[in-house]
Amino acid sequence: MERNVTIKEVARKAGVGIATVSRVLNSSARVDPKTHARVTAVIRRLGYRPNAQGRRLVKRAAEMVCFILSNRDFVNPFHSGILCGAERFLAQAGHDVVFSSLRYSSSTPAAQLALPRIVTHRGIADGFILSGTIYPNLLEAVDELRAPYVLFGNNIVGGDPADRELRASDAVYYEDREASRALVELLVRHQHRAIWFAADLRMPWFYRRAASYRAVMQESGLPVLEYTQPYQGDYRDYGVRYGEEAMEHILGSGQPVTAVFAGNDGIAFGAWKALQRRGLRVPDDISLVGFDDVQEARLTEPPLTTVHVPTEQIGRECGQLLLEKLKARGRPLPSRMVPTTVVERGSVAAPGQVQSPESKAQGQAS
Amino acid sequence: MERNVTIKEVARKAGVGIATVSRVLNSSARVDPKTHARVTAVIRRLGYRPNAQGRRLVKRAAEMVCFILSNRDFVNPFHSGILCGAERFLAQAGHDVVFSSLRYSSSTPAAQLALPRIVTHRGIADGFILSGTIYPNLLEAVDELRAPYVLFGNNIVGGDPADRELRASDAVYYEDREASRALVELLVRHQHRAIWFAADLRMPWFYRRAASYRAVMQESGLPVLEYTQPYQGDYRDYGVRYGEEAMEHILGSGQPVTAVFAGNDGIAFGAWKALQRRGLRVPDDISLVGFDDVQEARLTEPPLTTVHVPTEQIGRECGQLLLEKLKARGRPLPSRMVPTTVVERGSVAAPGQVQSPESKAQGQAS
DNA sequence: CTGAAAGCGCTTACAG
DNA sequence: CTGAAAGCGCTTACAG
Repeated sequence: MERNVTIKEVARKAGVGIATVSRVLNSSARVDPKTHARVTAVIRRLGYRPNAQGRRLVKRAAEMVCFILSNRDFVNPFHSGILCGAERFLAQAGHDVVFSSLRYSSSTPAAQLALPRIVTHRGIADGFILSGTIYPNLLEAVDELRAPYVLFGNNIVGGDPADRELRASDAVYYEDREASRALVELLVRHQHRAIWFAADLRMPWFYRRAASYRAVMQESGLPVLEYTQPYQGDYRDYGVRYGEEAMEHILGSGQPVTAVFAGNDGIAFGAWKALQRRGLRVPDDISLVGFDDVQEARLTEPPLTTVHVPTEQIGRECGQLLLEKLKARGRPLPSRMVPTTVVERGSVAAPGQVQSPESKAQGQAS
Repeated sequence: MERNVTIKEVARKAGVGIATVSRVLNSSARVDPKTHARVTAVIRRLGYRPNAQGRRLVKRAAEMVCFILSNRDFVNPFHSGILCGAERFLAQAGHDVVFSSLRYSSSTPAAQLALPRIVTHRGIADGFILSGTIYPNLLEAVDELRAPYVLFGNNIVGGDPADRELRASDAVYYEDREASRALVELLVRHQHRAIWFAADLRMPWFYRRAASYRAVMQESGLPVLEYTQPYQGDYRDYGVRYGEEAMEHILGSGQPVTAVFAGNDGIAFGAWKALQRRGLRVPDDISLVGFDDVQEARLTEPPLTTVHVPTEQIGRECGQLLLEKLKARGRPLPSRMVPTTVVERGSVAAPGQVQSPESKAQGQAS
């Protein structure tokens, strides 16, 4: 087994030319039904599998695109969601999609970055979607390639986050700032005055959320209260550890606190754990909001008020933009912004207000 | 931009033959340093990206393998773990790895299955790992291909699970039966006599767990108590809904119950939710064990006693087996079994025994 | 150390 | 409807 049956051999055994076999394979032209049957039979009998290399070489296209997740595990539910969305869209548009992961250090000079062949070489994939954590060196290396690609933009990291402008072209973003404003305004509307923000501001997505938080606090004449220590932990816990540290710090700071805006749901869960350890309840003692709306956000008791980020839709937009990019022959395409929505659940109440016992009876195992 | 710079053009501009450019590209033979520098400069200046098609055609190998996840989302943490393990191993062994998802119906005849080009065609990937839910029709279609592949075997579905033997070749399994025995024996050791099992037995992995459960119960002279309704829900909730239904049924059955062996952790979490809704506590009122050791199993209060399945290691073994398979030129290779371990946490106690208040103070948000 | 040439397995005008 | 031939972009003996 595993012999290399080629189109030539099929042609010989079927008593036809290789062109005819090719036509049968691609149903590209009318072939006499009898000939067709004969060729098909030989293909089956020989277990012939066409070599895509040959076709691709002639076609000058791989008819395949790649989704690249950099410095993140596939287990990350956020990026997995984007990935699924892109895959569905592109598959349904008739493209083979393939995923690849990429690990790199932000300090390696762009020229030294060891990128996988699927992006450095022509012909394996026609274009790619870049997702995950994207540092400037990666961006530079990828631009050097002059290959068609689009970006999931929210996770571009590096440089001063305050200066970071959204890329005007070839990127898909989800809306960050307005949703964060709405979240803080929700807290203010519930009479909270001692509202903390907790997240590592070196991450631009957290920075943008913090900026909205500060703006609302200042407009409302409230004090800015932040825990913004650099995050050392493993991203795999999605910030849970960070949230614990943050809450410990806040409770031990001697400053007032009635509500916490956690930079993402993981941080919120961590903060929640710290509260529980102290015997404090959400939202009775402290209100808590997160960001992302991961699956677990519905499972806590009470469920978490947070911002829903439609990851699948982000993926679809990435796929769509890439397809356009492939046709655009290198012309830059305008970036896109996917809207997000605040979803109010049970983790916010006015300070001092107590929840009805009924809603407490809900399940919360994991 | 995006012009197709070829090796020929580089050669011409550098005033050398294409063979020399190829040598520079692959550092395959000694090249005069001066020539080397000249060629490198031209490559950079032209932004030349080698076309992998050409190389692959000559090499008769893609130097790339594919991990295929069938009928599962990448968001599934279990399969993501396997995937990460395979990726790490293969990448470190110098192979490009790429992932592909595959959706199919178990009722489509094998011959009609629309498999992606990456498996049907030669030359895109040299071999693949098949994971996810695998029905007989897929297996048949894939065997037809006579392409080098290995299988993650635990999720092969279809036919009578009671008759299903583990594949003797080209598959990686994790240990199921002994771990399940140990789990039930643990419950028995804690003096439980009314021990239920809950899972859909059409899934062979659940069937194997149930078989071990029955064996231990019979050996111990205890009654077999099972909830085994077919599962209609979405696999994305990993069985949580099923667990709720199961627990409702059990509690409403009028039969005794002091412990439940849930087919997996998701089912355990669902059962737990149902218990909480009734105001019942784990393990004070009912002991609960799961299977898989998903991340959330550590986060419940108390954390869940379950069986740890080392998904990353399973992935590594799959990668390793595939590499051997590639060398084996079609010869079948013996299957492998990855060991699992029962991890005792806090969700089991003797019937009626109450937990210390201290362990209750642990966090459980999320 | 280097180049001309053959050949990898296809597709596609072109001619019949 | 069909076949012989050119050519896609590489690598690799072979000869120098």
